[in-house]
Amino acid sequence: MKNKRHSIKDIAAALNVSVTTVSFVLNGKAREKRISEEVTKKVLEYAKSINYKPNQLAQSLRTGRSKIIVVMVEDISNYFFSKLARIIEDIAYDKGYKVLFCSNENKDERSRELINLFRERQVDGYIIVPSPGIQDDISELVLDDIPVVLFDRYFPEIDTNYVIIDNSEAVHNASQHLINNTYKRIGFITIVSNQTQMEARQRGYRDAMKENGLPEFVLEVHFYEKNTDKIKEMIVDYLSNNQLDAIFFATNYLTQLGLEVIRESFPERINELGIITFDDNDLFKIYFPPITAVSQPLEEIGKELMNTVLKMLKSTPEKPYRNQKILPATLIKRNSSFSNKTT
Amino acid sequence: MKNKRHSIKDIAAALNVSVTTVSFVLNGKAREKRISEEVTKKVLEYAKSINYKPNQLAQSLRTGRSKIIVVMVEDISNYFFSKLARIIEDIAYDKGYKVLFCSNENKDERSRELINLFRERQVDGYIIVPSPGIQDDISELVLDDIPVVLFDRYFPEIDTNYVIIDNSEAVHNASQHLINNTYKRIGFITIVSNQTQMEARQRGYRDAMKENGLPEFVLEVHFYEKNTDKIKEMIVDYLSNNQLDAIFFATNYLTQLGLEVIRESFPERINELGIITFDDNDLFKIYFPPITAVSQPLEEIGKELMNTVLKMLKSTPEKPYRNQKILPATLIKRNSSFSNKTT
DNA sequence: TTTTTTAGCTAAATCGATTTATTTATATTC
DNA sequence: GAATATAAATAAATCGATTTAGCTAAAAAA
Repeated sequence: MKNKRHSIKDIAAALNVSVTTVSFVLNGKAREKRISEEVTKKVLEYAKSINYKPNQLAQSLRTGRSKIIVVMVEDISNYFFSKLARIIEDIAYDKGYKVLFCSNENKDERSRELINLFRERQVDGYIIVPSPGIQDDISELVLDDIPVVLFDRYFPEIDTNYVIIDNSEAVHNASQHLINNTYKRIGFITIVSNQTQMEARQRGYRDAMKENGLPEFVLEVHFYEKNTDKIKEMIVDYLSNNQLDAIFFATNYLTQLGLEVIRESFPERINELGIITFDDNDLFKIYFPPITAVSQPLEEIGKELMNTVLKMLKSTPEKPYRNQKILPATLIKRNSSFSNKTT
Repeated sequence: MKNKRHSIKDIAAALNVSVTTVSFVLNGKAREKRISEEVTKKVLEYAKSINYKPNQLAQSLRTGRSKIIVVMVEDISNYFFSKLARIIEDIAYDKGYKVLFCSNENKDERSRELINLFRERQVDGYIIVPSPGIQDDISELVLDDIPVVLFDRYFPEIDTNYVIIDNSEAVHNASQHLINNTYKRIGFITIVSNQTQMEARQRGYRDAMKENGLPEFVLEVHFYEKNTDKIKEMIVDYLSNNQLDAIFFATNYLTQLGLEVIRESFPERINELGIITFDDNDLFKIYFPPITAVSQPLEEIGKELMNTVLKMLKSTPEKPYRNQKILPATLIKRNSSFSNKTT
């Protein structure tokens, strides 16, 4: 029962009309192009009966539109990104778009390769978590009137659309929460980075400490890909040398490593330490002690991103759609059942 | 600096040769098609100088090959699938293929929509975690000589390639591990399902109990999408009514719910209970108490899947490539620092 | 010298759509 | 009855590649 694919030509041949007529009818232009009711009906019925589906490649080649949107994140296996991917995927399919996900590993080379790859496929729009050095590539897309929305971080120097959260505000609030709960020696573990989101988070922490006259303890680690041992060592040293009563992890993979370190080297401190992590994870709510987390509004971010891309697709170069959105994050407070304090 | 895209025609015009010649040269057929060294060099150099990239749509339309492989999983935001996605993505890009990820939510309707969608785009191959009722759709792909590899589960009734793990063996071993550690009343929480992988897991558990003359306590819950509260209630009842000293979770989202339940309703039992989960998660190793997990060999599965698809792509309908691989899972034993027993 | 080979290149068909420009027949207006 | 308008449909160009079949001129074989 090998049902080979039907083309518009097959329909035309079967009904003894021209491909032009078939195309007009199938694109809902029958009226406009004055195709008779009779022929219109005939074509529609026949197309339906053989379950005709247009070849999207041919269609895209001709129209220049592919109905595909690329979502390029740092790492699709990261909780934050994969959850968001699902949300974006759902919205996109609803609107008749398909989504291509890919990971750039925060490397410029990879980002560029991917962007080129997709340009060759005439992808309609891009949702990108940019690696540090691809400003020019992003600029180029913008210049070529290809819809791009950045998220998680952005380039202040170039005028692009983006959807981010108020990182410094979020960390500031969360730090204040720790302070309100009588923690006094609060550490901040982050990665070496000059990307907007990481700088903002650190700023939020430092400001909160200054305002409350508390000492600042910042540990900046290089994020050595696979070499997590090196990072763990640094965290061990850091925890040994400072008498911290609370720790703020600036990003979720650091939280993971940090918790591993605490578990392996300082199990006795786990219940005293106040811990806050940036980015929530379903498992944090079942962790002992539960981890308070700065949670990004995934649904909202996803909606805002898709909305922006779709509106950009509809806009013209003359009156481009502009949207630079900063969303608030929320602090999910979880109480430890062991500790007498609240994180 | 709007650099419009160059076509093969542009090259031909600029160098005063035919598009045919250009195409031959760019496809490395210069020698075979007896294009002179001189012309070959001229074309290659010019193509490079204008940074020519072929339009993949046109290419695919003509050749029928898209260099795209679809990976359809149940939920891309699930730890197991997203980790695997990354591995597959890396291998694919290495081999010059791109990967499209999508989630079918284990729903047949969605699976079908997605498969159709991709067939219209002439995708080269499919790696699929099939929802329960899409046997016929899979059969159709196979009949049409389109490479498909199933994984995680498969349809015993139809002859397809697949890569799975030995679920019953894995659960059997893990159960025996609990038994060896003197647990006697071991519960098994799973979902109502007649899919191969879930049946195999339950079989592994039941066999182990029988062999050791231990009682069986199986809880089968319906996986009501969003309504996790209902499942949690069932788990609460189950834990209240049976004097269990250990629990085996058959799948990782149940583990998550189960741990939530224990944390909320039976916090005092967390350290006595032996807990094993199917599917590991980075966070389980930092959980208190640490959770022993049946871990699927992600790297191997990913490699095997890609290998199979690639070999199928190279094979002909006359001598098709067959591969039905069953890989072993490993038990990652983690000791609790609280409990005197070992999970 | 004539015929056959071979080297080097290209015209044109093709993939499956969309879209512009044109044709043909009929109906309407002057 | 001739000129014009309209309805209904279509031929052909196009998107950007690949590929088959064929052409031309020079070299080799007869």
